[in-house]
Amino acid sequence: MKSEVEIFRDYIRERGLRRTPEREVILREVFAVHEHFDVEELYLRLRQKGIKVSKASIYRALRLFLDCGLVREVDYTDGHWHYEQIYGHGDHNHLRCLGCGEIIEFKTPDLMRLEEQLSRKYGYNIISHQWEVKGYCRGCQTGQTGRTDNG
Amino acid sequence: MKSEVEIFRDYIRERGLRRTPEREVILREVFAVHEHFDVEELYLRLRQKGIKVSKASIYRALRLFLDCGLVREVDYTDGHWHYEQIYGHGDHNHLRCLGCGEIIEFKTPDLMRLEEQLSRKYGYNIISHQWEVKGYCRGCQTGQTGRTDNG
DNA sequence: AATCTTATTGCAATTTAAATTCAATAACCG
DNA sequence: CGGTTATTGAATTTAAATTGCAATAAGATT
Repeated sequence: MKSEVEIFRDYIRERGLRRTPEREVILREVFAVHEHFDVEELYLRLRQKGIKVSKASIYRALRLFLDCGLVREVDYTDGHWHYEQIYGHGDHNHLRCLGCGEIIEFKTPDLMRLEEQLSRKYGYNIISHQWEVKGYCRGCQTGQTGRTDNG
Repeated sequence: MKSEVEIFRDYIRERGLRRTPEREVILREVFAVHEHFDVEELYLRLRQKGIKVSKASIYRALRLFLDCGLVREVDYTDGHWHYEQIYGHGDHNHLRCLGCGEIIEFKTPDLMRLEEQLSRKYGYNIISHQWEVKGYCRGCQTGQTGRTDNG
């Protein structure tokens, strides 16, 4: 299996773009840990390692990573986007605690079956999905009552 | 069944907030059509009716509508939030065409069962969910290949 | 290796959504 | 009706993300 860097280099080449140390160092940092991140965090992580790249380059690189499918936008919270690297990790969704912010990744093969039904019913060629479930973890269930009808 | 205005008035009262014509006129406009909307659209719809409320009031009112569960954030696209009113409509999710932007609402009772499993497995009290499926509608399937692993 | 073309970088400036400040207003209370 | 204080609207501020531009450097050509 190709590494994320190889995937990216292929993408760069076939697009006629240029392979730069900035892009690759950002990509490596994105894949250094499998955690959700935002631009600020990524920028600081790089700085702490003594690597100097501008935020503009991070924003620009992220667009490429999104485009070639190495990264996806997870959610827009706290006024900015959060991302995660998704290459080499199986398809998964997120369970998020509204109290402490904990994020649990879970896998649901059943979802694929529902998607196939959707695809057939509406004639859609399905490219991606994102199922986000919010609630309160055991520790944060203080006086919370049952789920609402709404989603 | 209570109307959305009644729901909102109850919420206002129990929070010790004040019932203002601005808030109610915004709420009525939100519920005037069951379409997704953004702040700009809502603002213009009100203006076109000769109703003058500031955007600041719209932003502030929306936070209240979100808080009392009459409205939810649908997605953050084109650099800003899109909302929908959800009171009185059954639980549903969205199928979005990446080509033309069409949005199909679909219902999946099966999802509830999966959520109950999640709830049990992780000890979560689940409050809300959002399942967004993206793809290409029949009309926009031009050279699109099958689904990716990601997303 | 030297040169050329042009994509990329970093900084600063810009853009835009959303939040906030504050004086004037008006909702709700007794 | 009069007092308290939440709310409004306009202007200002904040912050994320994008963009303009001069300097740089990647990759192709020789």
